[in-house]
Order: sequence, then structure tokens, then C-alpha cells
Amino acid sequence: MKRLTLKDVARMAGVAPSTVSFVLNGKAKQMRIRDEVAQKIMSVVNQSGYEPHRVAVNLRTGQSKTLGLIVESISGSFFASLARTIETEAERLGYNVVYCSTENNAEKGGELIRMLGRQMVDGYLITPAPGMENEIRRLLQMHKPVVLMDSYFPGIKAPYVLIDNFHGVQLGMDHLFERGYRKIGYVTVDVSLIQLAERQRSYTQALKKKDIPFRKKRVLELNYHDSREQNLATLEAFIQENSDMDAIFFATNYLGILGLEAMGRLKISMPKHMAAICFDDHDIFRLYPPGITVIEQPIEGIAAKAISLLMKQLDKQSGPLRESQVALPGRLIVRSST
Amino acid sequence: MKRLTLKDVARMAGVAPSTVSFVLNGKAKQMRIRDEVAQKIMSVVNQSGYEPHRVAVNLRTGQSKTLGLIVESISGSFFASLARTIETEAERLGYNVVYCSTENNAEKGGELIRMLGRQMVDGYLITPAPGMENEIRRLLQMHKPVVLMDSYFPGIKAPYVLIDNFHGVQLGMDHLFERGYRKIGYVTVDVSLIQLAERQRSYTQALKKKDIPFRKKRVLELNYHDSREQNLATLEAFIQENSDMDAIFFATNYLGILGLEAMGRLKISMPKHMAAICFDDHDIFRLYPPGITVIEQPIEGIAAKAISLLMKQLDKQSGPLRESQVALPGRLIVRSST
DNA sequence: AATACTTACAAAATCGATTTAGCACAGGTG
DNA sequence: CACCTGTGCTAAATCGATTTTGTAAGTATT
Repeated sequence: MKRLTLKDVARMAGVAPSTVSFVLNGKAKQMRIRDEVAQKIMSVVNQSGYEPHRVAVNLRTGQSKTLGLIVESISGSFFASLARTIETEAERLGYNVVYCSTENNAEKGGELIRMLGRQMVDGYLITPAPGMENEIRRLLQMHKPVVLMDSYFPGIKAPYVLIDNFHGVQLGMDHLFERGYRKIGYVTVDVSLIQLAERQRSYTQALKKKDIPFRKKRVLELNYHDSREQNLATLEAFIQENSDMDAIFFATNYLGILGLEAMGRLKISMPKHMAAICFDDHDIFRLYPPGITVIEQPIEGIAAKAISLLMKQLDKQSGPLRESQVALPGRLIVRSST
Repeated sequence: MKRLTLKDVARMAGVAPSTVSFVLNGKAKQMRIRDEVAQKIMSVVNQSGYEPHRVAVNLRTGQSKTLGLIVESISGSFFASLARTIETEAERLGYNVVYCSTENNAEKGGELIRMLGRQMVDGYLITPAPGMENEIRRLLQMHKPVVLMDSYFPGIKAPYVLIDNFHGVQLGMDHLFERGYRKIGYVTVDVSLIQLAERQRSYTQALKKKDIPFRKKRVLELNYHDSREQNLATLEAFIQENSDMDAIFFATNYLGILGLEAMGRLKISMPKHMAAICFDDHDIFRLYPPGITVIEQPIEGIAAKAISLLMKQLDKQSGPLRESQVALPGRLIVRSST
């Protein structure tokens, strides 16, 4: 009950192993194999149920047919949707996916990339976190196919796919304006991610567009390294000090969830006392009464586009492609918090 | 800038490739390599930063050093915690993990297992779903190392690790009794999973223990194949028909979340009008006011134990081990819904 | 002194594929 | 008839490791 090998198939078909290989890899024409022989081989293959040994193929060709997906946290909802789409897309194209999470740990990020390198993945899909710059640069230098998602590093010329952060915040702000909110606060976090900067820029811009003066007091930048409890306290204080605010814009879903908890504790009911809107959807925002209005990321679109960019790099190493930067529009989901 | 191979190292150290291999694989003593030579080789290896080509090793030894983790849904919170622990544990032992989700699709489950087989994973960690019986039997017949998690099939002798479902429900019921609840409803779903049967048995048993008559009307079995909306409606009807109930026990966190929504719609406030308790924790239960009391699964424990059982099978194929069945105790987390 | 047995490595086979080079035969050309 | 050109396949090299077998030199045994 051993595994069937190419050799076995060749023997059964009465030809040489190389011939079988040619036929199976679609090089029958090129190698001038007679149709008769090719058909004979195919029938033997089908009847015996032979399948090539992936490891052997990998060793010989140097192609593992595996992609590495590196995300911040494997338990995040962003990852969940991303992984699903990427996996099905990859499978369709004959690739497997290996997931890795950095767990918000820059060191581990580098280690992971190296680990995947040892594993010989053919390409990388990465949601970059601060501290991974050098590793990503190294990959590019080695001409490894890479696509960044969700974020990018301004100094590094790698292809990336993300939501149009500026546009997304504009959508949200316009919605708030439309509903009559004017005293809009903004809660963000002090991580140096380009998308956070972009979102904040968009917030300021939106105010300016409406001739509403920007007030520093209305913006809270939480400290990433502080504990959850600490941040919750800071957030509560911020809300109390800005008791005249009529709406808060949360820059990430983590912040939004924190916001729900803070407002819950302060017995502030949405949208009566204060409206809330959050960038990036989450299960909780759908379920938590009264339902939180959000800007939803086009995660499936991001995943699909990222895969397609990666495949373009894998097909032919000729294409430099270093300049493919894509921003997809987000979607406003109006719930009852605004 | 090509990859360093064993041959290169051998040349640099002035020995044969086989000698290097022996030293690197700890067979220096056995093969009577002089300490001098071994040290020389080690120093060359360290200085050159040589690392064996995993694919080549895999081909030669037949060990991929990869485990397959098959779960129902990659986006579930159960999976999230599971994956984290399993991945770190596996890494510590020099193994990689490939994740796959069946997405509640029996067909896909079988396909996945076959796919992993082609990939040549060394062992399988599976959260079994109905319909996967045959595939799992096949794996056992092929003497592939397998460990089931979270559930199992009564007819199949495979090692498994799960929460002690009976004990878990008892914990919850005892807690409800202690708080004075007596008219306790039970909501479950009609999937033929052993753990659901076990939980329901425990519910009935708990009532009997307290001499509370079992009332069929108090138990709702939702239809798995019905739509979410449909189930929500059924659940609402159930709650209204049992308006004298003082508490509801939800058998899974999916049901619990549905329950939150139903009670929200009916404007039933917890725990004033009705208490709620749920088997299996979820982020939402922590955040949703007033916080839902749950029985938490010892997910990390399950993962760790599962890995260790799998490793035992991988170490020596001699141990049959088919009878290792482990049930770990759950933990009651009291929040304000009871 | 011939034989056997260790020691300490080297050589070669092997895993299962892909790919390059080669080879026998048929037909066409000068 | 020698020479070239296609055909249609096979033989052998290759990927990078592991593992079995081989072997030269030194020591012990009879």
C-alpha cells in the first residue's frame, strides 16, 4: 500500500518516467509526444489515481506553491475575513497558505518572516506593523514577491492594497454632518501607522471643509503601551471633559470597543447623549445596542486584489511592479448610534 | 548569493557531506566522529549560518514537520485562541501548522483532509463536524496520528480532548440554583454533536438533582439549517411563551448571542426580568451590558493537551494510544446577567 | 604473520519528481 | 551515398538532504 510514484505510472504505461512527466506538465506538444502515447498515459494516470509528490516537485522546481500570510493578530476580525478570502482564492490558483501572527510584536515579525523564508514560501502577504520595515526591505532586495495590506511604509516601494482611509473618514464625517452633528471628537492611538495618520488628516480636513474650527481638546490620542484599564480611564476622562461633544469618531475598532465600554460605564446612551462612529466594522458593533455606525473595510476586495498583485509577481519575475499601490473605497454602514 | 548547502559546508570543513549530516543530526557518537572533527564542523556551520533545506529533508525523511489543524470556522473565537496556543506549542517543538476551515461543510471537510494528506502533514488536529466520520476513520486506518478536539464520534476510537461538558453545565446550573433561579429554560440546536447531547443531559440531570420537574416546554431546540432571522423569531416566540421563566441556559455561544439579540428586541433586561447564562465565552459576553455569565472553555489546556497527545503518537508509532480520551474542567465566569 | 575487528570517515544510493542532453530511426537534400 | 533535419522518445543529471554500505589504517587475536 505504498504511494504511487511517477516511475510506477511509467512502468504501467510502458514508457519512461520523463515521458509521463512531460505529458502531465502539458509539455507533450513541445516534446513531441504522440497523441496516442499521451492518451495512454493520461488514462493510466486517471485510473491509478496518481498524484505527484508535492515535496519532490517542490525540491526540484524550487516552487513550494505556498504563500505566507503574516498578520498582527490571528484572533482579530480583520484577519478572519482576510484569511477566508485569501485561502479560497489561493486554493483556486493551486496555492496553499501558511498563516502567522506577529501578535503585535516587532521582533517576532522579523523572526516569522525568516521562518517562512526557511519554509520557502513563494510569496508574502503582510499586514505590516511598526518595526518590520527592515525585514520587508530585505525581502524586496531578495526579489521575493511581496504585497502589503492594510498599511504600508512611506519609505519602502512595495506594492500594497488598503482601504482609502481619507475617503473613508470623509464618508463618516459627511454622514455626521448630515445628521446635524458639529462638535465631533476624534479618538486615535499613538502607533506610527500611516493609515492612522491618514485618517486623522482626513478628520481635520473634513472640519475645515465645513468651516468648523479644529479644537485640539477634541482629539484624544491614547497610548498604545498603556494597559486596557488605563486607556479606558483616560477615555472616560476625555469624554467627561468634553461633555458638550455631540459625536465621537473612533479611528479603529479596538478604540470603538473601548469607547462602548467607557460610554457604558458613564451611562451615556447613544445616540441621545452622544453619537458614535467607528472606522472598521466588528461583530460587536452590529450586536451592541443600539448598533454602531461604522465605515466597513472592503476586506474581500483587499484580499482579492492583493492575491492578484502577488500572482502577477509570481508569474514572471520580469515585471518590476514595485509601484502597484491600490486604495479601495470603504462603505458606510449606518446603524442607530448616529 | 545562492543558498548554502550541506555540500558547501562539507567542502569548507574539509569533510564529506555525510559526516556533516551525522554531526548535525546528533549521530556523531554513534558514527564515531572524532570530537575534533565534530567541533570543526560545528564552527563552520555556525559561522556560515547554514540551515538545512527543509524540503530536501522532508523528501528524504518523509517527515514534513507540519501539523494540520482543521476547524469549523477560522473566524470563530474558539479557533482564535486554539490556533494561538497550538501554533506556539508546535513551534516550540519544531513543527509548523497549516490551518484549514471546513466552514461548516461536511464535503469540504473530507476534501481538506485529503488535501492535507497530499501536503503530507505529519499529524492531524481536528475539531470534528458531522459528516467527517469516514475521513477520520480513514486516517486512523492509515495509522496517521490524529487528535480530535472539542467533540468526538462515539463509534470511533480516536484520542480526543474536550471540556467536561457535563461538569460545565452542572457548574452553571448550580450557580443558577444558588442565585435562586428555579424556572430555567434551555436553548440548544439540532446538530448531532455529542457535546450538545452531553450538555442537555447534564441540564436534565441538574433539574432532577434539585427535584425540579423537567418541562419539555422549557427546552427549545433550534433548527440548524434555518436562517438566522428564522431562528431569532423562533427564539423570541419561545421566550414569550415561557414568560414565567426566570433564567435561560444557552448551550453554545452562537445561541447565546442570538439570545442577546432576541432579549434586546423584546426589551427584556437582564437579570431583572430574566437571567442568562451561556456555555462557551465570547468577547461580546464581556462587553454586552450587563455582561453575560458563562462557562469558559479551557481552550489553552485543550490545545496543549491535544498537542502532547499528538506528539506521543509521532514519537513512536509503537504506542497504539487509541484510548486517550481527556475531559478538562471548564470555569464559571460570573458576570451580571445572573 | 595471517586473520579479525575497530575506528573514522568517504562514497554512493536514495527520496520522487523535472529537465537537459542524447540517441535511434525516418525522410529529405546535394 | 554521405549528410543533415526532424521525430519521438529514453537516459541521466539534478534538487539537497539522509542513510546504508564500503574501505583504509590501525589494533588485537591466534
